Amino acid sequence: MSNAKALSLLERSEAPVAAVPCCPPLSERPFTAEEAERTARMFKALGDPVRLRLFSAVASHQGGEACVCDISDVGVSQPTVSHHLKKLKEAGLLTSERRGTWVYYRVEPSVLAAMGQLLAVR
Amino acid sequence: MSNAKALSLLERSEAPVAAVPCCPPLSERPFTAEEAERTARMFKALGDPVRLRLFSAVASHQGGEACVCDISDVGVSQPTVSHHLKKLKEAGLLTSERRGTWVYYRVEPSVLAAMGQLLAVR
DNA sequence: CTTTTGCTTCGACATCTGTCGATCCCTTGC
DNA sequence: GCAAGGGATCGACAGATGTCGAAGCAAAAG
Repeated sequence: MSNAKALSLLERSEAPVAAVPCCPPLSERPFTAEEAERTARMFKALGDPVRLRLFSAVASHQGGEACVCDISDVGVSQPTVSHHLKKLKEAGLLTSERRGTWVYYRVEPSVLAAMGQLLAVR
Repeated sequence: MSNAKALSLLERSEAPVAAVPCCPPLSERPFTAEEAERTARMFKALGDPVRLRLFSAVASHQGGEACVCDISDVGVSQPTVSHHLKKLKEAGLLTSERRGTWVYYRVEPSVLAAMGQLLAVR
């Protein structure tokens, strides 16, 4: 099998996607209750304006990661920022790592791809 | 200007997207408050398991549309189904039309495409 | 060791949200 | 006109969610 063929299979989810055990495109067939439960968690995490701004700030930050102090300017208190970042982590959209004084958040790329797949046209 | 160049411009949202006045990819630059407000509404609509099942049922139904009676089997009462379909309509994800006794819902295709754009990789 | 700084956790609270039964509206069939 | 059935709306309510200030914790700086 050529590399191109293998890649194609992966992109079409005809082979299991390793890191993200999720779901077929929304328009392929009706979701089961379990699929909906898992998938809704991710959409829900992005369903808040503040979280969306935080996520976008991390995703667009140079190097693909951002310190909390770099993205805290979203109009809510610092505890609230921390609360939302935690929610994004729990949803599997972000990961965090402490380096010295600062905590850095970065986007989980495979999850972003999986969500894109969900919205793919039939 | 070549067609390819024109298409490229459109895809990058350097020209206004006609039907869906939304936002650049999440990872292009930090969202403004207004962009986040608008976009979060759509994600929020898909952030509930029941709504996700209803949306998936409509999206995957043959002909691209479904009568309420076709998709009501999601484990909640009929008023609740109606409530969720209304939410999906308000978010711009579905449209509805009465034909005789039945009401048919269908997916707004341009919105689905717009959400896909949001999740596109940088 | 003490202070400072960046961030998380805790507790409280007002608001939003999902759910249901009851009721209402609209269309069709008699 | 009247009954029946699909679907929307209403009113109520428990539980989830977003927000804040206060307090806690960890790493660096003095």
